[in-house]
Amino acid sequence: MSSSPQRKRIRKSPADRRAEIVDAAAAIALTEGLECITLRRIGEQLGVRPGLISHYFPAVEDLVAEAFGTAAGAELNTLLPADPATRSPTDRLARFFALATGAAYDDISRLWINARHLSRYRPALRDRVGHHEALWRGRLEDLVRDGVDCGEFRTADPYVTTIQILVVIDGLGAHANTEAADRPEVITRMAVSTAERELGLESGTLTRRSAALDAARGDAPAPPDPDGTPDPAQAPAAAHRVLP
Amino acid sequence: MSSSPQRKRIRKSPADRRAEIVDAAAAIALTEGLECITLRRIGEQLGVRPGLISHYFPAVEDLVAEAFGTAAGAELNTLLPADPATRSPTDRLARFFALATGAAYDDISRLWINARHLSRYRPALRDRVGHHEALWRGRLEDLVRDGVDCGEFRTADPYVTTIQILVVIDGLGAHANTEAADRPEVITRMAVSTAERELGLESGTLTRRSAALDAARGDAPAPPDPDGTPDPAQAPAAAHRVLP
DNA sequence: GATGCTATTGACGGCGCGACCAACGGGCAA
DNA sequence: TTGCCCGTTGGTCGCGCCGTCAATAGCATC
Repeated sequence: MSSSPQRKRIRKSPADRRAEIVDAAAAIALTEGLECITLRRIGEQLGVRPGLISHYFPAVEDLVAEAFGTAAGAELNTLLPADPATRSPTDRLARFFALATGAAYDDISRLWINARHLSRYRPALRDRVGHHEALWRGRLEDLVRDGVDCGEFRTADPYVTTIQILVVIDGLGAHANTEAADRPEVITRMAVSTAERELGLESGTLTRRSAALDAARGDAPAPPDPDGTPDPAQAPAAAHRVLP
Repeated sequence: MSSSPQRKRIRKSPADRRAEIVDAAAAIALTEGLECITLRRIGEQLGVRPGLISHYFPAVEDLVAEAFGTAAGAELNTLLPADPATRSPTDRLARFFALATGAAYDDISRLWINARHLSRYRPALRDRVGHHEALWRGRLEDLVRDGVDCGEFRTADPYVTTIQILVVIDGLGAHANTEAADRPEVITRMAVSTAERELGLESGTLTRRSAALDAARGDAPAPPDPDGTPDPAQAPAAAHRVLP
């Protein structure tokens, strides 16, 4: 019902259209993978001819990078809002782990794996990935420093601790495409445990806090609901070029 | 000098030819990526027509899976020889970390990222990746158990400890395509530190042991020297299809 | 040296992709 | 209402890929 085969052409402002394109691409990146960001695929999604996408992004690679940035940025803002709100660092960190652990985070893990691999062949994407790695690191490090400043956390080197946490998260996410679950609880909790250990928190602090937050939740900025595109179809169509 | 434009065709036994194809594919997987395993690319490498590759592997995906398996298997045998030889578990583990850390291991990290991502679209590869994850896990777990049995290591749950180590290694390797180095020493050592902590070893044990082994080295099964293909060219040619 | 099996060739069809461009026609400004 | 700018179309290249198949020619065997 969304689009009749022959729709009257709709003219939008460049800014709107561009945003629409990037959003659609980000949604596809998240659900189907960065390789599926294709002139034809995005055009179909928006009920628009492929050439139009080409018009806004003369080089598809730039759209891919942009889409990754949008998706990763949105997730980061969900997990670690730049605006600290009125919560304690411990609460914020607990919330972070609650959201960054479990199957709900799998799409994001997949996206990161996807992007880190594709970076091998796409310089523009590689830059964007590097940029967002720095963003995530910075945001988490700020949180750690806040916690240290107000006495909730204890660590000699917030920077190192931050990276340690991120390394474990990356390591846990590496299998998002291969092993679904069936991992011991201890492993699933590994990121939290690392944080608690390195921040001088009593074991269980972050998890208990997280459970409490779960109960009280409802004010969260909204979980993962990027855009339309309801179709998490797993088997797309065709090609993956190494160089465009 | 390797192949004149019009070579006399050479007829080999199916077994030999097949092995040759898989080896070439494995080498390309390691240096250029699994997406570069292409009928044409492999054929060119071997001075043979693409159709021949197709003859031995009617579905390219199977060759890709096979190539990954060969490369990953060879590396595993280098890092954790199935034949325990005459070394103590501590020595073997130290050697493992010495080889699995640093830039020399980057190609392998890249391969794993590559495979884990591509698994999303290629069932045959996904199976193979799962299989090799189990292999690596099993091999390392055996080593841990050996160490526990002979009193060198202490851990309540060898299985969990094994996975913890592997998670950290995966997390460290995740950036092989994006950030070259410039990581604090503490981070680079994170896998070793995790092992030492979880195995009840004094900090520095594995590194010192590794340095000693470095000095005495020369009998090692050979570092990373998989096959011919000397060309680590970074910018291949063209496409990557999602589904073949 | 002749014969036959089969490893190997060469050529083709079909696909999806990105890039390009001249022509069209919405919808805002005059 | 009219005119015109520019967002949008539709079609067309050329590319690299896989999969298929009859024809060719090594080479072992007799």
